Amino acid sequence: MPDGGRFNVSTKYNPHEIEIKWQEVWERDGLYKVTEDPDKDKYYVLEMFPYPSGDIHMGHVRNYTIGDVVARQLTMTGKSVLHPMGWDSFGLPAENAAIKSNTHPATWTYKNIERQIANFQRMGFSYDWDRKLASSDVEYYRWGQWIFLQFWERGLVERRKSPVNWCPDCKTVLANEQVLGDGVCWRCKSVVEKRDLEQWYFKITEYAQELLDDLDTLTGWPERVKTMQANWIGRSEGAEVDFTLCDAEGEPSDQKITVFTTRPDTLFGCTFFLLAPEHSLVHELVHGTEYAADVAAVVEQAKRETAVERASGEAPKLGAFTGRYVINPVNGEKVPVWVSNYVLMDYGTGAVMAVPSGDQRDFEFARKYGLPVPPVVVAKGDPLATELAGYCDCHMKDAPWEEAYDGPGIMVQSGDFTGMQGGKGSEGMKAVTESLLERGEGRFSINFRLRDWLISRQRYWGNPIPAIHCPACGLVPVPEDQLPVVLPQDVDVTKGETLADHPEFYETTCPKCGGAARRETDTMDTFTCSSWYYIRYADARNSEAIWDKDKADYWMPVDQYIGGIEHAILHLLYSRFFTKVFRDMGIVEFNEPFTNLLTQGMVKMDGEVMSKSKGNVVSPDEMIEKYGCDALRAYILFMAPPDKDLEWSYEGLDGMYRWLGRVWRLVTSAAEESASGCGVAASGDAAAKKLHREMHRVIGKVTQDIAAFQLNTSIAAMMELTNAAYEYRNTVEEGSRDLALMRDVAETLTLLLAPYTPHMSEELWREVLGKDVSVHRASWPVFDAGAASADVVEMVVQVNGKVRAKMQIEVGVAEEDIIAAALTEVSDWIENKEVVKVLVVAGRLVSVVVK
RNA sequence: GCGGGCGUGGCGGAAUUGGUAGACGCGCCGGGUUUAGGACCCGGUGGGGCAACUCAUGGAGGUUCGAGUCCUCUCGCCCGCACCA
Repeated sequence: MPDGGRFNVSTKYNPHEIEIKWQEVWERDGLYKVTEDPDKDKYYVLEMFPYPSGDIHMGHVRNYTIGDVVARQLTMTGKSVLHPMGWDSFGLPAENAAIKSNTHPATWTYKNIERQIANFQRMGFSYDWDRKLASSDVEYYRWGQWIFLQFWERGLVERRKSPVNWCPDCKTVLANEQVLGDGVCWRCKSVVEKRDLEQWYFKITEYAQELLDDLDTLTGWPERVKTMQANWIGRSEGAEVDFTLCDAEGEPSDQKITVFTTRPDTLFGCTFFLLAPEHSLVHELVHGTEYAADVAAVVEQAKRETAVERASGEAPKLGAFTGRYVINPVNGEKVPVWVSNYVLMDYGTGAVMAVPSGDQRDFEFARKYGLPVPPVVVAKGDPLATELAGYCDCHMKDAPWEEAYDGPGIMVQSGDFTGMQGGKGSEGMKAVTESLLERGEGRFSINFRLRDWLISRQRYWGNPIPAIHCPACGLVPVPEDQLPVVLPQDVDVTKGETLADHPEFYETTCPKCGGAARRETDTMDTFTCSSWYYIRYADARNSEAIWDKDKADYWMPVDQYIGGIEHAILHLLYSRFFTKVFRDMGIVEFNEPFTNLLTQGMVKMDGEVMSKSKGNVVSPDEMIEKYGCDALRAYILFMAPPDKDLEWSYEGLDGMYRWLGRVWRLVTSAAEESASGCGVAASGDAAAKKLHREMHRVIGKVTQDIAAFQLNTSIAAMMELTNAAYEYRNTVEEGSRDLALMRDVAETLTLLLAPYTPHMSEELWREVLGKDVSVHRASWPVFDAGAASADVVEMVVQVNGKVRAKMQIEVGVAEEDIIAAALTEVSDWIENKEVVKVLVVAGRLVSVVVK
């Protein structure tokens, strides 16, 4: 007898056999194919598509299992569910791997994709494979080129020279978003350098305001992600102020330098003026003067500072006077122009009006170089507020302060504005800006930290930019009818070749004038490929258009998106930008691509993310071999809530397998007993009622938990139902068991488990319970609140907050009777004491307060 | 420095609006079944105490009949951002 115990089990739970069997059947039956069904509500579940880096790891298992459970459960509730899968298959690792293994990136990539498809199929994920896509397929990337041309037509593409991030290791430029906080490359973690290069940009800044504003509409997104995006966009309100260059005598020139400030109300406190070392005017201002050497030293020093030092704010503030001055437009004062390393070229205009009394950085600089610090905005309680009251001119040149004051306060020594309220967003700020506006020397302005998206990459394995450089016509887009620009296969990356080493690729003729011209040899950032794939799934095989609008309208937006927090800014911001442009192009009807976002936690080992380099990778294969994918799926969900990081441990997987075995035996024996009819239906007794109630409670709990992504507790609830069913069997004698109820419980458990353990459920449903149609086409059990509610509840009695007794109370008993019963229960505790108050919390407790 | 999150048994983790702290699982202990082991079934399992009880959610206060949950302070860990004018 293979199985002992009290059950007559004819077959043992044999996951491997049944999993493979059903995977083949589902594949043959096309179980997961979906089409637009106008009679059903649609639901689009999407997990971020993977990079084809080889075999799947536990992070993939977790991510895709979460999505699979949601997709399957929603299908059972009658929705038309889109659940596709594809690959983000362009990118640098393929080139690196190709160099290492002396193959071609395409060979490596497509071999890995095949491997991952097999992995995913073995995990039993319910993807509609007919919609499979890979971003390196020409059928896909041609539409990426089409998008580029559309963006160009709309003025959203620009090629320009500016200081850019260069990764020396990846040998390519990077977008700002791809440089991490400490100034390193997001992919290889090497320190990024600045280079002055001509590159292609997508003008995402045109949508900065909307990308910020619409964060408020994303009620289904984690606050954390929205905050990160808002910080990244970094909107500040303020003013542009024009300063006129003048000579040492204060004689104005016709040259102006504009600054951006959030505090125009402090203009009267501006005692010096700063240019970034990279500012284009620096050289011109000092060339041939006695100041040139000192300024050049600062410029050189700034260049030597690494991105890390400069970003950390730890580099000491250095400055040099240029010998030149500007005129402060509010009071005509002559202000010295300095160059300093703490002014950033890529924020605002690269020039700053320095107000040392109101800005800590300026304050430190002024103290270091002996520049005056006149107070202009003084806090209410500060003694200077009374001391300087009424002084419109500069009476005090140097505030006796240890640090700058940047809070709200009263304006002093500020001409006509003296006495007004100063501070961020204050009346003084508005008044000063309005007065500048009248004189044409300033204007209200909003500045964003967000920069345009640098999309060109000097690498081979990417989507070619469809542009042509013509000596006569300049930059010319590749005409739409000449798409796709096919990425040639005969480039040898093992020799370090790129498209720029491939004359057969770049030698071409100008589409405009027909003359000899050079094709662009940069490829696009892979994030351009991932910014629209989720819409392409709606119509993945379309060769006539990027997608059919009716199909996109039906499926989009994505109802539930699932992926890692590492894309909080990168992919998620870029995709929102693409979506808004598509909407303006009229090819989609929605504003935001992802209605609900779940950022699933990482799977770690010894406190660290699993990675090949750390050698702490756990492979799903051997666990599938031993326990089957159903046990693995259920286990990884049971270990922790989906959004929390998870420390991998094998302890417990055994227990999960054991539970599935318990369910297996329970369902099997219930099916056999109800079929053979042995035993008398004795419905209505207390034990049966209790089990029936528990079944309905669990239906409710599991349904609710899935909707809230509390998949760990939903599994716990199903375990409770299993335990309740076993308890019923163990306490009620054979012969008086309610076999119809047992069968009902067995079917319910099988249905509830179907999203989690699709193969075991299918085997039980069809082979054991004898159903004709797949469990995955069955209806999700309906929660009946009435059936779940008990007729007797346990209530506790507290005396002064401490539990002193428990009692069984029938539902519907009047409150005064409950109180009377409670007082009897705790009579020992309230003897000789005065009962001050009695509170009843319905169905839960009675609280007695005594003195 | 700023912003956000988290601290609950030996472990992973549960706890509607404040309402029986520790669900569920692992591990451990005991019992049954078994030639034995495994598997399976049943029971126990936060600390202290023979017990009635009592102490327990990082720490200290507070609000409340009642606090893991709310408030104040504090310690520790993690994650973002960081010279943004």
